[in-house]
Amino acid sequence: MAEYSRQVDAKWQRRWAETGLYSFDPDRVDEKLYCLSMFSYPSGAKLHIGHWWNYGLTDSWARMKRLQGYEVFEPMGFDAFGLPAENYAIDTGIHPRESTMTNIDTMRKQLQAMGAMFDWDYEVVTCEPGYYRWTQWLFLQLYRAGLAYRAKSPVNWCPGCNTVLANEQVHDGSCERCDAEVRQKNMTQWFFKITEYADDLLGGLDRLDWPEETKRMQRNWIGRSEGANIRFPLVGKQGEHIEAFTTRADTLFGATYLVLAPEHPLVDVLTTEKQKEEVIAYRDYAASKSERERLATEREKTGVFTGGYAEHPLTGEHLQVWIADYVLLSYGTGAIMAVPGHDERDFEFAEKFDLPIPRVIAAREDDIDDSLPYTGEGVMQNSKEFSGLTSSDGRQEVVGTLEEQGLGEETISYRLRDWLVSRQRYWGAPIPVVHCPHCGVVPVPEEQLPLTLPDEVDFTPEGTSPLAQCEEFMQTECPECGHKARRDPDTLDTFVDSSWYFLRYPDNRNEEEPFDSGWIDRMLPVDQYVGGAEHAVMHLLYARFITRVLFDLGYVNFTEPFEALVHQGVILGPDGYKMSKSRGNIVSPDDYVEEYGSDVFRLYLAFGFNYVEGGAWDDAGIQATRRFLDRVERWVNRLQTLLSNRPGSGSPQRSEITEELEYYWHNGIRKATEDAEVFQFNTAVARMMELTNALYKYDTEIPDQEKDIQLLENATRDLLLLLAPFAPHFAEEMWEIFGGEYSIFDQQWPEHDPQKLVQSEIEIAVQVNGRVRDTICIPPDASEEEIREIAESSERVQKYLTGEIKKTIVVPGRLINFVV
RNA sequence: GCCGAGGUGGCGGAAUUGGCCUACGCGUGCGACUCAAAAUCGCAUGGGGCUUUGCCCCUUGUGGGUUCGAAUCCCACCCUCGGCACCA
Repeated sequence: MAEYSRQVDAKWQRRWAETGLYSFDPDRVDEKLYCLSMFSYPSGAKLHIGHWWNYGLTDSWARMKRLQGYEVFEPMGFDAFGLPAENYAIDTGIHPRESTMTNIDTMRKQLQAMGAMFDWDYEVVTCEPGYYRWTQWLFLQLYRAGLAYRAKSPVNWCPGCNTVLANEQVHDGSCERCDAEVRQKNMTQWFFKITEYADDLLGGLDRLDWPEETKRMQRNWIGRSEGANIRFPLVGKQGEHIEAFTTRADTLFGATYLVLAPEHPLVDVLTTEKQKEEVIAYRDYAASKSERERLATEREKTGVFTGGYAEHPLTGEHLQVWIADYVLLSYGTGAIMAVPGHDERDFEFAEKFDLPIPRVIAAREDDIDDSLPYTGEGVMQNSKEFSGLTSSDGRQEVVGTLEEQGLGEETISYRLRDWLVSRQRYWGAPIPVVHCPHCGVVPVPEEQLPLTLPDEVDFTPEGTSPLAQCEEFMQTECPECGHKARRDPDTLDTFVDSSWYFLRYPDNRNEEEPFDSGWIDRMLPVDQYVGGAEHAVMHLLYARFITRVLFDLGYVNFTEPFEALVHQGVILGPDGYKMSKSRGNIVSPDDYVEEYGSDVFRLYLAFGFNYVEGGAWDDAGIQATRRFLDRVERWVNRLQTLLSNRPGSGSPQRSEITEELEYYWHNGIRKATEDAEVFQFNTAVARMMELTNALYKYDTEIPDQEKDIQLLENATRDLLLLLAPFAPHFAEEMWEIFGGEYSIFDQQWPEHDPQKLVQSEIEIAVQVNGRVRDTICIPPDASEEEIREIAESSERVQKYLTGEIKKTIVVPGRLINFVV
């Protein structure tokens, strides 16, 4: 009986390794297909279901591509720097390098046991000097190109631990370790100028074969908006002005006050002696709020008057200048003109603080409710000579007038901010610059890379980046003037590591350069990228940005790194919630793999869920796939018996059952191929089950001497090929029993015969007023007239055909609908 | 709060994108095989009702709308999930 087991996995994994079956052949680069799963972060020691879900099924897709003739490049590696290893070290004293490397060893073994086609010769580990050397190189390229700069920026500061906190270490405004209230503190940080690429990144999206919702998220994240910067001269401060960005210059005459972000530099200039105390207190209050809190629109508005005034650029009116935390320094100019009549937040604010709320826009059509605040477009009023203009004309006219007077101009603003890449942490790639008292910031010469991360470092939080305490690391000489200088104590965001790893895979051993451009241009872009939707914006945007920079610098000849993208869903716990230790609903793959073998587990993941949506784990389902593989195995053995007892002279009889089998055979090939192509693995497997059922049915219903053994052999052969990507070890084993030549993965993917899908009769529904009343069988080529006749003659239909037929709708191959 | 996705039988999930709701599988029931059970093979199976060879009504989170026809499109609401720039 059932033979497939863990031992079969081991047998074929050994054979594959011995024969180098999955080694990428560079000579066939013209047929290459670069199939990439997002590499894994070695935080836990073991693979979880999510890994199997991502890697196992992407491997199935890649195996199909191999069978279709592609030279598949399927590498794997580890995103090995990052916060969890450092936190673990703080708690346990185990060095991040040690814990990370141990985890990687375990995970690599487990990934091998999965039986995927990963070619480990191309492995990449981001925390190894051989890799981060080139991450540092990348930093230097951006620096030279003027795309890396230093600026002050607020960070989460825990006064208790004396350290910078990640957002996830802040709970309800307090530090997760010591409970102290977290403050926003300005620190000098390195940035990459991703905003310079905002329009390119936006434009590049259109062409990509990515999920529309992901593109939409990226577009929203970039948040391009066209508008104007308008200058409001400060009253009594000659030459100084507030610059405010607005998309609604047509509402300028409705601006009754201005609001600055509390951190805005002009606040000090504007604040009067009388208001000083209040302003300082409010700034302090704002520093305790996170950005997300500040942006919550439902929160009650807060703010204080600075005591200062600015002039309206067109009326000369004096406008109060306030500060409020709903205005962010990081967006636009950090200042807004408040138009309470036509903006929800300004309206709320003005009501609360009793500021005037004039109307300057009226709806154009009467039936629209334009009670204030009216945020729609319309016709300008109470706007001097601009009154009567439409919003869109008005915007142009107003900005034009301002421009003539030097008080404003058209501007495009982005929600996207520059990428903050420095981290005050140990476990990352050191930033390769030197701070020299004479020369300032000096890049480390490329030939001195890698700038190695020292091992002997005390990484418990001490108020600075851990590396700052390591004199051995910090002390250096200026590469330019040779005087004593200090190194930069910060490390790079791990997103920098992962924003170019796909470029390193194909040339991972290169010690001269990050990659050979000529080679990489042939290997990339990635043909299919698969990874979680949680990376829809940040990782995927950063990787696109870096690729474009390298394109502009002449290192690669493509602008987009990932041609096609699929997000796998999430497998939830049996209770329908996300698996987590705290919920205690974690399902570990190990026990299942041990009991059933890798293929049963992989096949269940393929069959039991929608790949893009994921779903709750269900124990019962895995039995079903076990049973299915057993059923296939019994059939393969049964076929061997039939073959050895092949009746000498008996000639095969054609029948309905034969036609049915042929239909399921070829329909199975067609649909399984189409569905697997677009990652619809569950329906692909369903078609294989149907083919298996049809083989059983044929076997039970047709007497042995009348069986078409050739037909059975061909259909079975194709079934095994279809199944191979999803149950690779099992399929090799069956292929061997079947008498096929090693390896099944060197065979050709089957093709369907359209002839076999033509049916002599098709069934369509007959509706009356849109309700199904009967079904009829018609020849596939029947004319509308014929269909109508057959349908009308049905007794069941006639019952409902009372009165005159007003209309008849025929959907070919589907239904006919009478409207009475 | 903002951006994005989702909600279909007892269960996992299908549905050619506006055209027979529930493919395939699980579970359940019945039958065959068996001394018996398991395994296996086959058949049936959305819910309710009736005058039960058959017929009628209802059904895709909730409520409304558009249409000959809606799981699919529109409006409002409820719930779940992903992201929100220092988790990766």
